[in-house]
Amino acid sequence: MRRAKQQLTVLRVLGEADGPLSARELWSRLSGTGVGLATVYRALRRGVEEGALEPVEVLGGGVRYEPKDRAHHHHFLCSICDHAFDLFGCVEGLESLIPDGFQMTAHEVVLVGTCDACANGA
Amino acid sequence: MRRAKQQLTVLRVLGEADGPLSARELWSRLSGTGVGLATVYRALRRGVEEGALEPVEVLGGGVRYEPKDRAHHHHFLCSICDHAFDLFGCVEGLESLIPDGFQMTAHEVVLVGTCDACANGA
DNA sequence: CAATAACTGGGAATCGATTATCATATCGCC
DNA sequence: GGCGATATGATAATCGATTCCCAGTTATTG
Repeated sequence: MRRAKQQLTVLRVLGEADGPLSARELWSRLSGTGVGLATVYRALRRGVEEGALEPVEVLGGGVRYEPKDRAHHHHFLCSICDHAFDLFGCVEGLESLIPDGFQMTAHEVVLVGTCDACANGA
Repeated sequence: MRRAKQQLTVLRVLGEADGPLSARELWSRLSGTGVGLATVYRALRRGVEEGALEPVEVLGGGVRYEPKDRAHHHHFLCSICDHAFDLFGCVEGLESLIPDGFQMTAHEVVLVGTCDACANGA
C-alpha cells in the first residue's frame, strides 16, 4: 500500500476508461494535472508488477494497459481515433483452427472499424 | 517488372514461408546469401507498394509481411519461438460482439500457444 | 564494349517508445 | 517541526526498428 497520489490518479483513470489505454493516451487524459510522462510509465510498470494491471497489445500503437480484474473480453479498434474499446463476450469455434500438434494457451480477437463517435457523433 | 535478383529472393522466401515474416526473421533466413538488411527492407517496402505484399501485425514483434494473394486466414503465434503460422478457416459470431453504432470493417484472430516443433519436436 | 540507370551492402542517421538520472517536493511517523 | 524514505517532473540516455546515404556493382540497351 505504498502508492502515492499521482500513481493512484493513473490507476483511477485507467479504471474508468472504456478500454485499454496506451501510456501516451493516458498521459493526454491527465494533461492539466501536471503529471509527468515519467510518472505515468512508473505507475504502469508498478501496476503490472503488483498485479493490478495487465498489458495488452491490441494492434499497432504498442502496448496498452487495463485493470486485471476485468472478465475475459476482447477489443474493438477504431481506425479513425485509434482508440481501443472493450467488448463483451467471446466467440466459438477457435479450437477448430488449431493445427495438429499445436497447443493453444490464449487467444486474441480484435475487431477493426469505426466507433460510434467517429461514425455518427459530432 | 524492374525487380532485381535480391528483391526476387526476398519475395520468394516470403512466398515459401508457412506464415508472415518480420524483416529480421526474413533476414536471418537469408544469412549466407550476403543480402543486406537494408535490401530486405527495400524489398518489403517495394512489395507493399506494388501490391504483392501485405503488412500484418500479429502481436508483439512489430510488423510481419505475407503475400497478398492468400485467402482470408488468421495466425497462430508460438510464444516460444515467436514465429507466426498461417491458420486456415475463420470463426463465427463476430458480429454479435459489435456494440451499437460501431461499424466493423475487418477483424483479426490470433491464437497463442506452443507450436508443434516447440511442444514435441527436437 | 560503352553509357546510363537501377540495385546493393554497410554503416550512419533518425524516430518513437521506454527507462535512467537527479535535484526537489512530499509523505509517514515521531 | 524534524527526519529518513519515497515520489515526482524534466530531461538525458538508451534501445530497437527502419530509413538514409554513399560508393561500388550489376543490369540494360544499342
